[in-house]
Amino acid sequence: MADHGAKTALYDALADSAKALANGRRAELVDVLAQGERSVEELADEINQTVANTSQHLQRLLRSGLVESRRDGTRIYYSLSSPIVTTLWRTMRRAAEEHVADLERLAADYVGDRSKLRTITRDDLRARLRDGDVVVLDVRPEAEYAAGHVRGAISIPIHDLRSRLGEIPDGSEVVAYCRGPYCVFADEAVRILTKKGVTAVRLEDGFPEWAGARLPAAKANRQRKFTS
Amino acid sequence: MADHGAKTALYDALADSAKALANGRRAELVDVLAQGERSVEELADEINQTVANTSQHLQRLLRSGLVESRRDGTRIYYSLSSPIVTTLWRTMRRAAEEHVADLERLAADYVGDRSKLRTITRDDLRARLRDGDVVVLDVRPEAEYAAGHVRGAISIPIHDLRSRLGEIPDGSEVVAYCRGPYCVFADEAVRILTKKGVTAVRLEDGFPEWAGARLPAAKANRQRKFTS
DNA sequence: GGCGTGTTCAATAATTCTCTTGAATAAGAC
DNA sequence: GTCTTATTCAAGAGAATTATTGAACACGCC
Repeated sequence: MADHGAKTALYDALADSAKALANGRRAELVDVLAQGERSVEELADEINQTVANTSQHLQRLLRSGLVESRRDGTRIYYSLSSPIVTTLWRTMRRAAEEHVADLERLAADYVGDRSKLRTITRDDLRARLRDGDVVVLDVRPEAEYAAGHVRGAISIPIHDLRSRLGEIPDGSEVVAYCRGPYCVFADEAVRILTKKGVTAVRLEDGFPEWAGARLPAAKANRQRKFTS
Repeated sequence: MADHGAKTALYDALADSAKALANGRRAELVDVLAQGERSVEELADEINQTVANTSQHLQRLLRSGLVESRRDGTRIYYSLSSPIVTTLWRTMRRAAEEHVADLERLAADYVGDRSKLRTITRDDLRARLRDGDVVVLDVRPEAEYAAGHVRGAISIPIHDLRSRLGEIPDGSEVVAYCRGPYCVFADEAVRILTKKGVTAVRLEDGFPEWAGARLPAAKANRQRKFTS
C-alpha cells in the first residue's frame, strides 16, 4: 500500500475520540455532562480535582470535539456536543462491564451492597407508567431535573428527601432514579423510603439512558439570571 | 464523598476499554479483527508494523479483555471477544466522523476520490435483495468471506477480480462490498467493473456493519450459486 | 536430541500524559 | 480605574506509552 502514511493518519484520527475518553477523570466529566451543561468549577467539584486540572481535561475534550463550551458572563459552561457522545460513553461502559476483569468488584466497592435493593428496567417502568400505578421520583439536583427528566416524574433532590417525604402520595409505589448505574442517589432514596415504610425500587439506570432510548421525557425551563 | 478512592478506581476501570482503543495501530487491529480471527503475523502485515510491536499491542488489547486468543500449533490467533467490541469500534468511528475536525480530509487522503462512485445503503441493499434483482459481490479475501458474508453474496477477492470477471452473470447489476467504509477494495471493484461496462455500485459500509444490524448473513464455506 | 518458525519478553530511548504550582487573562462589580 | 471571581496558561516533575532491538520461548518436524 503506497499511501500508508495516509492510513496511519486516518486511524490515528479515528482513535482520537477514544483518547479523549481514555482517562478516568475525563470519563467522570462526560458522565456528569450527560446530565446537562456545567461550569468548570461545578465540574471540578464533582470529580474532586483542582479547577486547573479540570480545565485542562475539559480543553482536551474540547479539542476532540466531544464537548462544547459557551461563556455566560464570567463563567464558562461545558456540555456534550451531541447525543452520539452519550451513546459512545454508554457503549464504552457496557464494553467495560462485559470485558474488564474486576469491574464488578470495583463497582461494588464504590456503590456498596445493592443485593437488598430491588431494581426495575426501563421497559418495566415504561409499562407501569402506561398503567399509571406508580410514582416516579427524580432525586438528582434540581438543575438536572430541569434540563430533562422522565415524563411525569417528580423532583426531590436526594439531600431534601428526608424533609420532603410528605410530598409523596400515601400508599403509592415509588420508582427512584438518578444519573445512571454508577450513581448512588437513587440507592440512598430507596433505603430512606423503605425505612419509612414506602415501597420503593430503583430504576436500573438513569435519565441519560432513558432519553437515549427515546422514552417519554420532559424538559422544564431552567431559571437563569440575565444581566443587561 | 468518603470513598472517592473507590470512585476514582471505578472510573479508571471504565476508561480502560477506551484506553485499549486509544491508539491508531490498535484501532487498525480491531478493524481487521472485526472481519474474523487472524494470526499475529497476518495482523502485523495488515497494519504495517513489526511482529514484536503488533504482539505488544495485541497483548494490550488482550489485557483489556476486548480480544481473545487461541493457540493452534505454532500460531496464535486473535479475535474480538464479543459483538460489543464491534459495536464499540463502530460507535467510536461515528463519533470521530461527527466531531473530529479534518476527518473528512484525512479519509479522502486515504481512500481517494469517491465522488464518482455510486453508493447504496444497507437498507437499500436489503430491499433489492428481496426483489432479487442484484448480484452482491464480496471482494474481501476468501477467509473473510468464509467467516461470514452477506447472504447470497458471491466471493471474488479483489486481486482475482480481473481474471474472474466471467463469473459475473451478464447484464446484472452488481453491489460490491468489503471490510467497511475505510476499506478500498470495493471502490477498486466498482472501478474495474464499470470500466468493463458492468453496472456496479458500492455498499457504503462493510460486512461487520451488515452483521451488526442483524441483516441476513451466512457463514458457510460454500458460496451460493447464482440462480436467475 | 537439534532446527526452523511464530510469538513473546526485556531493555531502551523518545514521546506523551497527568497533576501541581503559580502567574496571567477576561468579565463583572464597585 | 481597582478589586473580585472564574477560568486559562505556562512550566515542570513523575509516570505511562510507543516503537525498536535482540534475545528467549514454544511448538512442530526431522
